[in-house]
Amino acid sequence: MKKDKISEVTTNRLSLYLRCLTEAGAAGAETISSQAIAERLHLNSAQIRKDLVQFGEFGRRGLGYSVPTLCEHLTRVLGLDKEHRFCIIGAGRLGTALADYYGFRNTNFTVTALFDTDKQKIGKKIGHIKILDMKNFADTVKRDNIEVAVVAVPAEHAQAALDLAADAGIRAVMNFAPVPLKAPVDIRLRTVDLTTSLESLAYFLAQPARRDRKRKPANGRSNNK
Amino acid sequence: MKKDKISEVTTNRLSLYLRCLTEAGAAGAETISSQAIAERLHLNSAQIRKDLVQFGEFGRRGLGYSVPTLCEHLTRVLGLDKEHRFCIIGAGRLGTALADYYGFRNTNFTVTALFDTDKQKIGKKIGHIKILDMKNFADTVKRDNIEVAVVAVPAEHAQAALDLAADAGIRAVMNFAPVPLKAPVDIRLRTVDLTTSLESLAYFLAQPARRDRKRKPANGRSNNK
DNA sequence: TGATGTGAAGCGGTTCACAGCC
DNA sequence: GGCTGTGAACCGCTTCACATCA
Repeated sequence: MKKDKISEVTTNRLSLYLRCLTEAGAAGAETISSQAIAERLHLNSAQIRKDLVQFGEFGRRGLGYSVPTLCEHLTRVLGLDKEHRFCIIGAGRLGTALADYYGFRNTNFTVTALFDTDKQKIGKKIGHIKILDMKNFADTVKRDNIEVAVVAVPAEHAQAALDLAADAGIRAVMNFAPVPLKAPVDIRLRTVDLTTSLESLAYFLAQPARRDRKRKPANGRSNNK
Repeated sequence: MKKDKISEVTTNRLSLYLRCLTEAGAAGAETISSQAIAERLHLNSAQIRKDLVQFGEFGRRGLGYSVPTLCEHLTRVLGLDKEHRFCIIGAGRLGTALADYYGFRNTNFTVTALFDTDKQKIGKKIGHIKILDMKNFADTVKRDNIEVAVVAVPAEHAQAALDLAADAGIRAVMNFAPVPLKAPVDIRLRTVDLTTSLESLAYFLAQPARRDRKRKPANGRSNNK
C-alpha cells in the first residue's frame, strides 16, 4: 500500500538498500530476497518489505525482488536519476575538509561551490573548487541551480547561513554547526553534530565495562540515526 | 526516579544541555528553567525534566535548576570531568580531515594518534599528529590509554578495523565508513554515513515543493537520529 | 515450498496534564 | 504563582505472525 508521508529513517534506509543492491548486482545476482538484504544490513526483513511496499509492489512472492528493476525504482524514488548540485558554506577546517572529501567522490551529487566571507580565503582553491565570496551566494545558487547547502560555519553564524540559503531557494540543508537551527517548513534540514556525537560516546566510557563478548547488530544510521 | 538504561538519544541531548548551560552560565545566569532550555534547543520542556531526573533530582520547584551545579552534574554524568583520548584509523581524505578538525579543538577529548597501513603516509604529520603504522596499533592504544577509535577507512576494511580496535581494548567507536558494522556488546558503536545522509536528502528534492513559509523546530540530533 | 504484503502487537520515546513543592 | 517531577496518553517505528500468491 503506497504512502506519502515518508520518514527520514526510511529514506536513509532506502539509500542503504540501493547500495546493497548495487553490490549484489555487481556480484551477478539477478534476484534478491528481503531476508538476504536484511542479513547484509543487520535489519529485520519485514522492515525492508514495509519500506519498499510504500513505493509500489516490486516483489514477486516466492521469488523475491529483481535486482535491476528494484535498483531502477529506488534510484528514481531517491531522485538519484538526476544530477544534483550542492555548495558548502564556510571554508574553515571543516568546510574545506568536506569539500575535499565530497569533491573527490564521483556520484551524481557534486560540490560546485564553496563560500566564505573572509577576503583572505576568497579566490583560493580547495582541490578544483574555488572559494567564492558569500556576497555572490544567492546569484551563484540561482545561476548554477544549486539545490543543497552544507553549513560548516561557526555556531553563531549558522542560523544566518541557513536563512540566506532559504532565501536563495535552497531546498535542503545539511548542518555541521553545533547548534539547533530553525528552518522554514519547505526546507529539509539535517544536523550532524560531530562534537556532540563524540561527547555522548563518553557517557558509555564512564559506565562500568561489561566483559561478555557476544556480537550484536549495529545501527546503520546517523546519522542519520 | 533514577534509571540505569540510558538511550543514545538521551546522552546526545545531555551534551546539548551542557553546552546550553555553559553558555547561560557565561552570560551570568545563576538559575535556569527547563522551559528556558527547551526554547533554546527547540525541545519540549517535559523531555528535559525527564532526561535530567534520570540522574537525580537537581531542580527546585518554583526556581528551576542551578546553572553551576547542573553543569557539574552533567559534566560528571557524561564523564567529561576526565581527559579522554581517541585515535583515528585511516589517513585518507576523511581521516586527515577529521584529524585536522578534531585536533584543533581544545576540549578534554583529544586526538592522540592517526593510523594507516600505507608506507607512503606513515611518518608524515597532519597538524601536530603523526601518522603511525597500523602494525603498532594495539601497542599504542594500550600505552597511550586510548579509549575511542574513529574509523575512517574504506568500507571494505571497516569491519577489520573495528575488530582490531575491539581486541586492543577500545571501548567506543565512531564509524564513518559507509557500511553497517557488527560490534561486540561491550563496544559502543555509532555510525555516521555522510554519503547516505546526503543522498537521503535527495529524496525530498524529488518531492513537489511546498511554498508556505512557516518556521518549524528542527532536530538537534543525529546524527545521530 | 518460498517469499511477499500486511494487520496486529509490541516497544520506546515524546508530550500532556497535573499533583506537589518552593 | 512558578516550576519541577511524573503517571498516563499518545505516537511512530519495529517486529511478529500469517494469509496470500507464484
